[in-house]
Amino acid sequence: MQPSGKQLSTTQRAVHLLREMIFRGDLAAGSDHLESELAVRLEMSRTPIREAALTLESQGLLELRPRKGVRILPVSPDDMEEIYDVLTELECLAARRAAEANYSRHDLKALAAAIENMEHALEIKDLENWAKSDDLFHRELVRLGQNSRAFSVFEMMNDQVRRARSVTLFMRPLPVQSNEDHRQLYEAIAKGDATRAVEIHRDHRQNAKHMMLDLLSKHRLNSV
Amino acid sequence: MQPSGKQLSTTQRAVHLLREMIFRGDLAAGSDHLESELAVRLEMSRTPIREAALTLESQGLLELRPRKGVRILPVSPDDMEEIYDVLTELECLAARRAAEANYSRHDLKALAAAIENMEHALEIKDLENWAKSDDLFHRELVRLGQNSRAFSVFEMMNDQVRRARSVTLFMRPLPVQSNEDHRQLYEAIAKGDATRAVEIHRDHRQNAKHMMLDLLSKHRLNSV
DNA sequence: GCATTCATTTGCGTATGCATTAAATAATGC
DNA sequence: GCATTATTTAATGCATACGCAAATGAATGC
Repeated sequence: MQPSGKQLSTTQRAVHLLREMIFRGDLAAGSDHLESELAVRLEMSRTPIREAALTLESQGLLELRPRKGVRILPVSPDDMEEIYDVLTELECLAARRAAEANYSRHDLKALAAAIENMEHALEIKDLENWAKSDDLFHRELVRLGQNSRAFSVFEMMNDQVRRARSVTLFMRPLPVQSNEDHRQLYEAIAKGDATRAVEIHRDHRQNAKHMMLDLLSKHRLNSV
Repeated sequence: MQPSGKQLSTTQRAVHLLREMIFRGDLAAGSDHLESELAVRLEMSRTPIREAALTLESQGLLELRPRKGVRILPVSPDDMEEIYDVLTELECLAARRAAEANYSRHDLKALAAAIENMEHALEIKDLENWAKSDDLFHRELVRLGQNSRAFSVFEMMNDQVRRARSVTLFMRPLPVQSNEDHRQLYEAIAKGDATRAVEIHRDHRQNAKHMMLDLLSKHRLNSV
C-alpha cells in the first residue's frame, strides 16, 4: 500500500498501529484507553499518541474524552445505516462518472480482476478473500470515479463497514447475488451506460445495507 | 453558533481563529506559515497550533509540509467541481430522506424562514445576506436529512464553497432562479414527494456548479 | 564562473515537565 | 446512615526543551 522508501514518523506509526489494533479488536469497541497507557504500549511518548488520536478522531474511529482517555467508537446499527447511505451515494456518483468516462476494458482491468477473484473465492467458499476482493472492487470503482474527495470520504466510511463486517461475515449467506451485481455493473460501465450503472449499484448497496442491518440485529452485541 | 457556557481550550480557540483567518483571507490561499510564527501571532505555544493544524488538515483547509510551514490550500476549479459533485449527492440524499420523513410544516419552519430571508435579501439586492441565508437553507436541508455523517461531510465541503463564494459572489447575476428552486424543493419535501425533491435539487446544484466554475474561470486568480 | 562539499541555521518531531481541574475518596455535619 | 463538603489523586492540555535532518549559504576545487 505504501512502498515509499521514506521511513515514517513516530506519529504515522502510531496512526497505523492504533488502526490495526482497532480493526483486529485488540482495542475493543467501546473501551477506554489512557493516552499514557497507549504510549507505554506502543513504546513512544504521549505526543505522537495524541497526534495520532486527533487524526483518528477526525476519521471517526475514536473519540477523545478528557480524563476518560480515548474511547474506541462502537458502530451501532443506526451508525451503519448512515454509513451505508453515504456510501451508496458516493459509489453511485463514482459509477456514473466511471460510465461517462469512456474507459477502455484495459482501464477496467483492476475491476475485472476483483470480480474474478470474488468469483473464485466464492467457489471455494473462502469468505475472507471474497470480502477482501469485494472491498477492492468497491475501492477501485470509486477510484475510477475520479473524485479524490469522494474517495477519501469513501475510505473513511468503508473502514467502519470493514469493522462491522469482521463480525457479520460468517453469519451471512453466500454472496451469490452480490457477484452477479458486480458483473452487471462492470458491463454497464464498460458500455458507458451511466443510468443503468447507477441503477444497479444503488440496488446493490441498498441490499447490502439491509443485509448488514439484519445481521447486526441478530448479533448479540448489536454494535461493533 | 456555540453559546455553550464551557470555556474552550486553547487548541479549540486556535482552530476557530485559524479558520476565521483563512476565511477572511487573512491567511491567503497558497501561503505558507511557520508553526512558530502562528504561535506568536495567536499568543500561544506551538502545541495547540500544531494540534489545530492537524485538525484543519483533516478538514482539507490546509496542509502540513515539514519545514515549509502549514500551507493554506487553494481551491482550484477542479477542486470545486469535485466538491460540488459530492455536495450534490449528499444534499440530494438529504432531500430524499427529508421528503420521506413526513415532516410537518412546523418542522420545516427553519427551511421556510431561510427562503423568506433569501427573497427579502434578493429584493433589496443584499447579496451578502442572500448568501448567508442560502447557506442556512442548505445546511437546514441536510440537517433534516438526519444523517450526521452526511452532515459533517457537508459542512466540510461547504466551507470550501463559502471560501470560493467570497470571491465570486459579486460577479454573478442575481440569483432569481435559485430562489425559485428553493421554493419548489420546499414544496416537494412538504408534500413528501421524494423523487421530485431529488430531481429539483440535483438540477439546482448542477446549475450552481456550472455557475461557480464559469465565474472562477473568469476570475483572474482562478483559484481561491 | 560553476559545481561540489562542508558548515550553519532553523523548523519540526518528539520528549518531558508542570499547572489545571475533573474525578475519586475521605471527612464532616446532621 | 446519608448528604455535603473538603482533600487527594491523576490525566489532560499546554508549555518548554532538545536533537535531527533539511534547507541555506559559505567555502573550496575545478
